[in-house]
Amino acid sequence: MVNDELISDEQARDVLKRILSLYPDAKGELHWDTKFHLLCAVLMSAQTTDKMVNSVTPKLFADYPDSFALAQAKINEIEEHIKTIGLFRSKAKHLKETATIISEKYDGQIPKDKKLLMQLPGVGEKTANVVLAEGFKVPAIAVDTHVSRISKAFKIVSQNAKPHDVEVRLEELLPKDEWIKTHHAMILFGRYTMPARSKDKNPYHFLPENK
DNA sequence: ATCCCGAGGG
DNA sequence: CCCTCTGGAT
Repeated sequence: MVNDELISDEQARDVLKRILSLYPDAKGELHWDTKFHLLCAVLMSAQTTDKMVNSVTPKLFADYPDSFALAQAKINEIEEHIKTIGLFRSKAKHLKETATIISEKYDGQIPKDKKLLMQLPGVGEKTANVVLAEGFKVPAIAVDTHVSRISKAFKIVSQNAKPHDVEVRLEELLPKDEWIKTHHAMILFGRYTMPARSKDKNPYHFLPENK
């Protein structure tokens, strides 16, 4: 595309380093205890704030402690638990179907494998990467609306880059041991410092000085 | 490309 | 009112 010049690798790494310097200890904000509940929480977080997910999970997880219990639940009961969050009908369906597969095929254990995770209903690349990173400490960069928006605003990737393109680009720019923490920092930078509604369109105005 | 989809903020 | 929220399936 014309008029879509990307910044250099060196400039991109500098931008990412400065974002990380703002949120050096950033962590995920979803509430969960077991890996199964992590998977459920991340699945429910699509197009919905963490805060809203956290408002429904305590009762949901108390009533359905594991995949075997959730697999037995009725769809309308799950919907009733989560109806205050967006996309609740499809999420309720996906939760039950995923719980059924986890309980029957994996004996209640969450597979530590991206391709297997992505075969679960309602689980795509972003959700799989969050489960791997948060649950298993496996280096991964989950690309969501914030990571995409910020990567495009700084022209680290082209404006028409798909989420997978963004993931590949960021992973080639950063050493593996910085993938997870940079991902977290980008989420918080996008949520609190440079939200989508920002009026200032120069993204560098949101960055701290590079010390 | 379109649909899903309530809550919160501006 | 409009836009956005850690997307995924069809």
